[in-house]
Amino acid sequence: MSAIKKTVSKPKAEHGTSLRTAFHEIRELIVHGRLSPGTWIVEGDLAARLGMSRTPVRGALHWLQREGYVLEHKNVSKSRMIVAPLTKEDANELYSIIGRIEGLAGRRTASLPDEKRSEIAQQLRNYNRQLEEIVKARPAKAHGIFDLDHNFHRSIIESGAGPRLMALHKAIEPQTERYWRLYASSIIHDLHRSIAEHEEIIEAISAGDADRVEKALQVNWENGAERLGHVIDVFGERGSW
Amino acid sequence: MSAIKKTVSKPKAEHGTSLRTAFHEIRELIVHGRLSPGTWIVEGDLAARLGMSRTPVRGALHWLQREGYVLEHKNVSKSRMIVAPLTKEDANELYSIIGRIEGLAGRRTASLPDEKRSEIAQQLRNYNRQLEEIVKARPAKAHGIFDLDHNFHRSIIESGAGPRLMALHKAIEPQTERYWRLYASSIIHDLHRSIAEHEEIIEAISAGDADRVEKALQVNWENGAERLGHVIDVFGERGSW
DNA sequence: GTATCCAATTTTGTAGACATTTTTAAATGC
DNA sequence: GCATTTAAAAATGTCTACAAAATTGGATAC
Repeated sequence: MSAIKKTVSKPKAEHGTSLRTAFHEIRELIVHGRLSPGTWIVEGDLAARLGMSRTPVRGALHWLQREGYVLEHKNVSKSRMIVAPLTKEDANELYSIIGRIEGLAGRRTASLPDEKRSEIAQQLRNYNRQLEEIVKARPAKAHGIFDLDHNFHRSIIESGAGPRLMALHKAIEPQTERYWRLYASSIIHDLHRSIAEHEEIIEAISAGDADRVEKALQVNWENGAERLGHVIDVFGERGSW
Repeated sequence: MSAIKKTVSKPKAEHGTSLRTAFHEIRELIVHGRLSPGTWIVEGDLAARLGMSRTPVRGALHWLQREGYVLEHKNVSKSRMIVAPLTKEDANELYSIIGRIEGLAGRRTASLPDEKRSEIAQQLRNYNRQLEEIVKARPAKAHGIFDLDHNFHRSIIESGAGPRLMALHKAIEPQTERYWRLYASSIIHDLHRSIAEHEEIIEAISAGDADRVEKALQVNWENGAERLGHVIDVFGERGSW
């Protein structure tokens, strides 16, 4: 109980931004591969790298674990964390899960009133048309594709899914970006197929046929996994690089 | 008890147990309704209640959020958390999601070699038989039912799902317990229907028909949601009690 | 009586310290 | 040279302190 309680200066970012920052930064590091799949994660290192204390880093890691970017070996607590590896099997599982989730959402989208449905269909057609243009314009540049495809699917979710399904999709779907970034240039080659599958989705929505929409979405993701698997076979799994 | 406790006050549980404890305790509080749906959660209160600091409580809340027991208003960080409410709509969404997830796992279970499949089928039949016995023996006591049903479904998942799907199921399925506990006594009445649906699942697995297994599991959950919805209609949503 | 602004309280976010466990490396014995 | 034990280092789990927000309640003006 000294008289002088020297307040060690706290640089202080802006309060309430560190966790957010940590989450996004670390996620970025993982998605862009600067943190290789399989790497051991050390809280302290990341904290130093991001210029903050371990507290928000730890929180961010929990979040990233929740989203599947980071894995632990044991269960709750005792976290010995690693960057989630990218494997063909995981891609298969990931894609089929998303297929079901979106299928479920699409089912409800298909049950909306006609007016809403045609509105959405138009929106989707718009995205798909832009994708087509990219395909036509060779050399196709990869950058916009991911976002367009992302938007296409997000539109369906947002119109059909309830809060729980939406949250689930929001947590899982972004993980495809890691695979996308790794194999993008090779995937573009098959883009026209995905576009064709999108057409079927759009038509099914227009028709208001729930079963057909669900099936079409599942197929789109299932085929996407297949296409991706093919590329992985050729280039090998990127456990680290 | 010691005479000279020069320690600077570090009660110290056992190191590495607090987070686990907090997670389970809080989850228990929520599942048993001692933390009512919709209640505002205050880290400090819980910490005091559990006799630990806010740090592990905060971590546990992140986990519980991941599992869906707790909701936030904003996104990452800025957690203003509440206990997730129990509504008919949420139950519907929850159940249909689980139906898809299990369906996906069941699909792969159905693709296992004959030997494995009949092994699993036997295990499932065993669980289902125990459920039947409970139905017959009136008054049916609620306690064992949830666990049996739980085991039934878990067997399917564990035999068919990959790590990702397994983790997802493990995170989502336990949430049904909240609805179960709320409306258990009323659900028991319809138990025989669920048992019949289980038979279909078992047969489909025995036959190795992936589509049929997937469908049967979806139907089981879909119908479960319907049965639950009926009860909720009668007794009202328990936003708090 | 109502609305608005300001102060006090509560609650969350972050940092840093410390304890314990795990890992790594070295040293010793055989 | 290999294995085992032991000491040092690193990493994680938890606690406490403090700062920044957010909320609440009251006082004042109209």
